[in-house]
Amino acid sequence: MLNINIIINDPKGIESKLMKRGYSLNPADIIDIYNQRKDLIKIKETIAANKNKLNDKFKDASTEDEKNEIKKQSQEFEKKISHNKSLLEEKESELTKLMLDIPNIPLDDVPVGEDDKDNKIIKTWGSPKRHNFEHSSLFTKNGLLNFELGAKISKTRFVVMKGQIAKLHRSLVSYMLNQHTEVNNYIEYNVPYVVNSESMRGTGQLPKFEEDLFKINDSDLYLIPTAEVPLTNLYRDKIMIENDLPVYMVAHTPCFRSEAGSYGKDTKGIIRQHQFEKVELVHITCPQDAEKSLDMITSHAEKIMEDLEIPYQRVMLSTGDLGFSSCKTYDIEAWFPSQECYREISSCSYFGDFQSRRLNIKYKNNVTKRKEYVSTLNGSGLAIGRTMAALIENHTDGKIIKIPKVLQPITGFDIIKL
RNA sequence: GGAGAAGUGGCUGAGUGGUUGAAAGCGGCACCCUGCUAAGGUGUUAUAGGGUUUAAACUCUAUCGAGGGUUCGAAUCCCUCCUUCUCCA
Repeated sequence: MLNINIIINDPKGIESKLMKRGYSLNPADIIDIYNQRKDLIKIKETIAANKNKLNDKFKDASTEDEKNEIKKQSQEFEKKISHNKSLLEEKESELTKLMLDIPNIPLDDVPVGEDDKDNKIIKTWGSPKRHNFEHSSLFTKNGLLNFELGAKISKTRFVVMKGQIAKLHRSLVSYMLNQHTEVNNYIEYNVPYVVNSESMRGTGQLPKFEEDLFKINDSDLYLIPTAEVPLTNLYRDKIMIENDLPVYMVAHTPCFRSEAGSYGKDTKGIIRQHQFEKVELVHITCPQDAEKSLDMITSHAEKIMEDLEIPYQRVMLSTGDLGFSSCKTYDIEAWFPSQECYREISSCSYFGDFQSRRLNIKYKNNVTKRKEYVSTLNGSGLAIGRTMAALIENHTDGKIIKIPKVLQPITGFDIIKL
């Protein structure tokens, strides 16, 4: 959620910044409701103050008549207060609704554009190969990756992995977790895969993107679309001291996405599944360290790609491609030889105080002595299924898949025969 | 599933109807003291939202798990819910 004061202080500026990402803000509406709300507050509080003053007189009242008079007046005040209170609540929920709908403001260095075609390539690594060995079709004979079974027991966009592929998948998880905890100093968490709506609101999935989530019937619970949700929400309603920061967390979880609106997209392979696994990195930092932190997260993710010897590029998302809560995002895209293109495998985002306002996470600033909102960031380090698909395609000759050196101690094998 | 107990500021923890927005301690911060460190001394230290102001100071309102209720007045009494703990099955 944005700080409403920045809209009030610079309505035109914010309007044009949000326009860059295709969101048309109507500052006049917001300011109007904000002022109506203020007027109601003034009225309500004046009456409340009068009532409080009246109550103080009760002790000094000596006669029954006086006391009764005070009782009568106080009840009158109370009626007016509760009337104004309900008017105020209405205005406030109206305002909150508008505010929750507004996406984060892109940083100035984010390239302006309409969609992913306008993303800016920051760096590339490795030498891309080309061939026609699409990862899923390599397994039609041996069935180690089985989409029919996934559809049979569940539905399309679910997959069953077996044998060496299941183990390769698990080894990737282990490798990534070990790397992040042992080399990059993250604290490992194991968290619930089902969270309540308050958590979803905190990180920005709700109220706007409910159709992307799997909701559990007759409950306030949802399947997590990413470990970002439970991890970041661990700190909801916390006030920290500056010395507690930064916080680096990592967790491996399955992720569930309804993929509403992506019909027909990426129907082949494990690129877009309703359920996939991911190792997620979350940072909570002081605002002044946050941009540095974004580079750190991104390079932690890139290092995994390099260890796995998968060619990749880093792009900065354009304003049109930026996620709702993010003010700056780097995507890491793996090279897919069969598609002859780079595909997203990690998304590393900086949220400023957008999430921490919703989540109410603050820290006590050592210099200003005030409690200020922390910055939150997260990045995939990495998406397991896509990484495995990229690994398979980049390390196969159509007959075998070579397992990268760093994984061999965990897999216990160095090739998979097809 | 049944029976109890509890949820208070960054933390621990007093507080059962009227200057209690809240004692005390810890922690934090500022200053003093000491050659340095440790120890000590003094002061300060909740959040949100209004008013006012260049700003600070000041002032008002709300907040003691959440939401309702009783009352002139609620952290304190009642109800519902949530959470935690203990005991029983």
